[in-house]
Amino acid sequence: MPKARYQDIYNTIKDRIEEQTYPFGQLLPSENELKTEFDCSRNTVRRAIAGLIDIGYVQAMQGKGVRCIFEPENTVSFFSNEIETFREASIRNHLTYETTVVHFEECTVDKELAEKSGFPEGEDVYYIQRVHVIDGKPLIFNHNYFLKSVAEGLTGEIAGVSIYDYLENTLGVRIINSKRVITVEKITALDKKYLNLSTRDYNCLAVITSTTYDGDGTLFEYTQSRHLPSYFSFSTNAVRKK
Amino acid sequence: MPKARYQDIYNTIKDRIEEQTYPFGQLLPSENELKTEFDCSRNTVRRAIAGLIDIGYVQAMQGKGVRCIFEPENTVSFFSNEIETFREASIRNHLTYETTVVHFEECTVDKELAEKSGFPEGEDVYYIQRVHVIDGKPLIFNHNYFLKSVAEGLTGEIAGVSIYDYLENTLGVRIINSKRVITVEKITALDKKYLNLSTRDYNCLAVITSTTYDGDGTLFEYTQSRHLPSYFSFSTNAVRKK
DNA sequence: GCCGATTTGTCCGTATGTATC
DNA sequence: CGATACATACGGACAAATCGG
Repeated sequence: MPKARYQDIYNTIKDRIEEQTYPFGQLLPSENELKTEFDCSRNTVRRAIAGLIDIGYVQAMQGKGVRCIFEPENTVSFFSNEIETFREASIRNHLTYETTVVHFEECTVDKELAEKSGFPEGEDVYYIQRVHVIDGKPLIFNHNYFLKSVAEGLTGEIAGVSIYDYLENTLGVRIINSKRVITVEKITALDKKYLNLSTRDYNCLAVITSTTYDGDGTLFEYTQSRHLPSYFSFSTNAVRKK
Repeated sequence: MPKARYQDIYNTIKDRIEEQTYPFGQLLPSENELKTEFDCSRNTVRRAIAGLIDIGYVQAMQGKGVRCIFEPENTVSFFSNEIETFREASIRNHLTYETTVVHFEECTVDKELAEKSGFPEGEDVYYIQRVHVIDGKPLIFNHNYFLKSVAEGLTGEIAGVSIYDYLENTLGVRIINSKRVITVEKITALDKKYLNLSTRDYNCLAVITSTTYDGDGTLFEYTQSRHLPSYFSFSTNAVRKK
């Protein structure tokens, strides 16, 4: 729900790029032209463009202009710089999706979990295991831990739909940022069970471990998202610092 | 080489965070205090902080302050949002490193390479295979393709030191941005040969495929960087859009 | 090669809004 | 309610790179 002006402009230009109104390789209108079109200051246009640079949609070239380097993808891209729910990502990629909760438990943070997650020892958490099924194929196996004091009232049913919807829209939790680390790990028995893996196939998975903070600065989520390699891809854009 | 004021401030604060002058969990001085300390406008401070948010070092909480969420890592982190050379990353992680060029060739872009890289068919490129050795262990196997018209004069010797140094400091190429896709792929015979892999171990690698553009907007590099899973980790920070 | 117009990059000061305490 | 702190936005100024005449 963009409220800020620059977010609206960002989204408008982003849509135009995706629809190829601004085609690959060509220059966008100059900042001055965009500023006239959107009737705002040049700074506001620049903020919108900065966002598009972050996601690798355009590149800015001093003295020349801003060039579109977005190409419509044929592969499934699941993550970018934004925090996106599984549902949002599936919709963006035009895929059917389904989530199955295979485990739901309330438990207390022990030393081991505290160590790897950063949760304080002794806190109560919800521990959920979910399988995400895309186009009929089980592709992702998730271990989710949510701090009970923040995610109060979470149930297996809610987890089957969308936990973030519940947190944001029902509980009013404001999600700020999520630190993510991507690694490759050996397959476990649980992975084998829920992702239908044969032994002759890949013996490891792409794992995204994320720790997420709310508006109070409280770490309230620790998640391990284990992805089948053949369908995993993670895109980022890097910029050379001057 | 930061020339911009906000980059200096960014680096100064970044150093303080890494040295834990601003410790994990605590608030940084307010923007107004920092603006006084660095004797600049609040906007400039904000740009520096925005950069620290991007790399997941801090989180900004409206009405409260900016909180440090950086924890010194024990694992080797190789990439963030910045374009970094292998040498720069090794130094940042306090590791000994070495690069071996195992193949160097000049060739022409055929249909297949054009397809996957985005290079125009028929262009001349340098094709290099390199092994990166860290702390005595061969961890990364790279396939690099550089457009000859941009990287003119590249040799195997240069590739053994630093290609980016040559491009930036000798040829004056200005590197802008690099689109990266992370996937997990099966091991090939070449991987096995150069990374000393036993068959009972991982049967796949973490692969970073990057396409890099220069200041003219020319795609001049296509690289596949194949990483041993046990030493691979890629960190990013995601922000929830409003 | 120079000059001026265009375009992006950096920076400042100020004003107002919103959230926290 | 007021003080503090971050968020958004505007307008102006100058620098640096590019391009065409």
